[in-house]
Amino acid sequence: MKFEAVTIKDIAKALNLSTSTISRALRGSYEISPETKKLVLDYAETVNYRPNPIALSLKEKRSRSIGIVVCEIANTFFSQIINGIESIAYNRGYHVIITQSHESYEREVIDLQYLASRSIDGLLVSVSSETINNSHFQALIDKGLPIVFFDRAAEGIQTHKVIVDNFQGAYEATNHLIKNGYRKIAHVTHSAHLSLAKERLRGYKQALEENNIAFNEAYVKHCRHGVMILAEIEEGIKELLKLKQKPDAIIAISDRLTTSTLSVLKKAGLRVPEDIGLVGFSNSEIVHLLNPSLTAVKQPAFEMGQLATELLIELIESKRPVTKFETKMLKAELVVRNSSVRQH
Amino acid sequence: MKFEAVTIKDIAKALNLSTSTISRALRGSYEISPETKKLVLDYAETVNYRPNPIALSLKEKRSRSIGIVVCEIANTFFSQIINGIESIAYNRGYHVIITQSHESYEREVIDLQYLASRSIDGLLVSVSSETINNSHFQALIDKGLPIVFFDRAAEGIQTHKVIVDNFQGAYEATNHLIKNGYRKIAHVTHSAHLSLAKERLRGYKQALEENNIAFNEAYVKHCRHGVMILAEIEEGIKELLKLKQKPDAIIAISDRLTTSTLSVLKKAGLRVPEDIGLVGFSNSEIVHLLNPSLTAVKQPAFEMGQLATELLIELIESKRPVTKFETKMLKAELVVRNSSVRQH
DNA sequence: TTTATTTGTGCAATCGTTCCCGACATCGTT
DNA sequence: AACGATGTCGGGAACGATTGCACAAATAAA
Repeated sequence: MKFEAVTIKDIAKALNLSTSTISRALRGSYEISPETKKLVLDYAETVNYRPNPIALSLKEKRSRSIGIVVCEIANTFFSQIINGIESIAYNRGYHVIITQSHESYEREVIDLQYLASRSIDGLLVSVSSETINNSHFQALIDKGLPIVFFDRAAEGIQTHKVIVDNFQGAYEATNHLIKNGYRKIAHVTHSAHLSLAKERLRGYKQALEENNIAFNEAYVKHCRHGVMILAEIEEGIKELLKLKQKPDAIIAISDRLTTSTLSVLKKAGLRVPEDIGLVGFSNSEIVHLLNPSLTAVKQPAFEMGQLATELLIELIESKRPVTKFETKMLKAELVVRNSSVRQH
Repeated sequence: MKFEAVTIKDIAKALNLSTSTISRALRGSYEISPETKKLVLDYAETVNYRPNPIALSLKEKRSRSIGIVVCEIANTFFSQIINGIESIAYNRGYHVIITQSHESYEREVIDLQYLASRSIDGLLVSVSSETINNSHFQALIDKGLPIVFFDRAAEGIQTHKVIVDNFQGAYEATNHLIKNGYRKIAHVTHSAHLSLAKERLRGYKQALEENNIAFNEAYVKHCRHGVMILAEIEEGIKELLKLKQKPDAIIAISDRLTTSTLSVLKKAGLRVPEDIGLVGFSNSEIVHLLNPSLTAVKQPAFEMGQLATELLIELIESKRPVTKFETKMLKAELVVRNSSVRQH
């Protein structure tokens, strides 16, 4: 089965005109007589003519679409970002092609290659947690494809980036735990080479230091396979709980790590926040309904998507090559609920 | 900035061959000598040649991409479905373009038009809750564009549909509440013309009837603007609670309705399940962490996406027009937790 | 009336790829 | 030696749309 659409040729044949005339009439060119114009426009209307975007893309070397590479869609945080992206892209006449890396470097490279070959006009990327080498991004940029990173930015690549103030978020979260009497605070995080993870670790350390609490390497758990494997998280938490100096609180660095941690703690029979405090990062809209309700850093996901898209479209539509890039840093908000506050 | 890719012409020029020869060599045609073939292949490799999918689409009148129309991405249920869609599409060499209707009929029509004009090969649709008229779908099908509906199917349209056994899900949920001693069970649902809503209402009624409980129209609350407006849900629940015969349990019909309902109940100071029982439909992965943990019908979202995509690709790739369509019905699973079980 | 200008329209190239032909060389067969 | 068969390759049209240029007709100016 083929889907046959009306083309400019069909109209030309039907009206006994040339395709050029039709094309010009449709775009309202001044050099077409009003009568002809009306004739064409009316006919196009009745047959419900739509220009073929594929043909246009081929000719104009732009597809008015932008590609997204994200680790997974089925995650509140990222789907909110995508929502933000879509809201801007839609208004500016762009469409959006989403691909998922599933936290795999290999898949990320494939996605990138596909999108690049598809003559998308630009790329919005949040790098996979497995990615160490960034040359695949650089290669694309060198070829002139605009890329904007969001949330997880690739280090050492010169382009626009929109990130959350990761340092601040982790700093505030840790500080909050300390203020609430917790001292032995563990840090459950991603793989160490994610700049996001580095920053959050830095915020955590800074808060400890300012409160004269010694940093303890054993309290940091990296979940290398990033969030995709529940068992890994479970293992990490269990190791923490087996420590002689058992932590009295945990700060978890992402959506999935947070809920998984809570899940494991409850399964282990620990009461939160009495036995152990918990602060997470989460954009879920139901964390206030959890038991206990979750103290969490909420990131401006929607806004981040919007901002990244605006920057990207700016890059795409700029006449001359852009050489000055900026890194926008959005503030995250710590929402205090029950999981981190011991009742006295 | 333009992104310049290597074309078949560039190769032809560099190797002093014609484009036809290059094209054939690349596709491994038998009429090209092994030496030439190797020459071309090697060169293509070094310059990292990728065929331009846009040009291919134009020529072959297919784009190897499928369009999705869904009410929103930022919803666990739908993002799980999309995940399922993507997993199949990816393996079959298709790519996916996602659009959101935001539960708006108007936006749905626009999305459809855009996707159709983009020479996508087929469409995967879950209709918006606002949609009453289905002629826009029929028009596309009549033109030969394959459509498969998932979750929310348009009534009266002859095509493949993949849905959940909505009757069964609601029936079991209601039955479960009755078995646990609840009698005055309210039903919080979508707009009435969604076939999904009709079926779930039917399941609810059936369970009541089999248990000799009279159906009470006042217990059914339609949230017409579908889920997008929290205030509407809040209003509905409040009306229920003002009734003389106040319901002692609620069954909520979708993800967002369920969590919103729980939220409103808690805000109203009602204890769940002691004061009022609650069963919902939800695919969130953290409902077991809620307070109370939520009894919910979990739908096979991922599988639904997979199945719908397989059916669609089958339609797309079938040589002759398909006239026999099927409606696959997947079983949903009621997971009993605390929100519906009174402690004695 | 002749020339210049304007107005309306068509031709053909272009984008990257495929594929139907046709061209030609090298065989083997009669 | 003449022919067809086969193997290799190139020319060019086609997909749908845009656009510079050419050109005809109509009008205005000389």
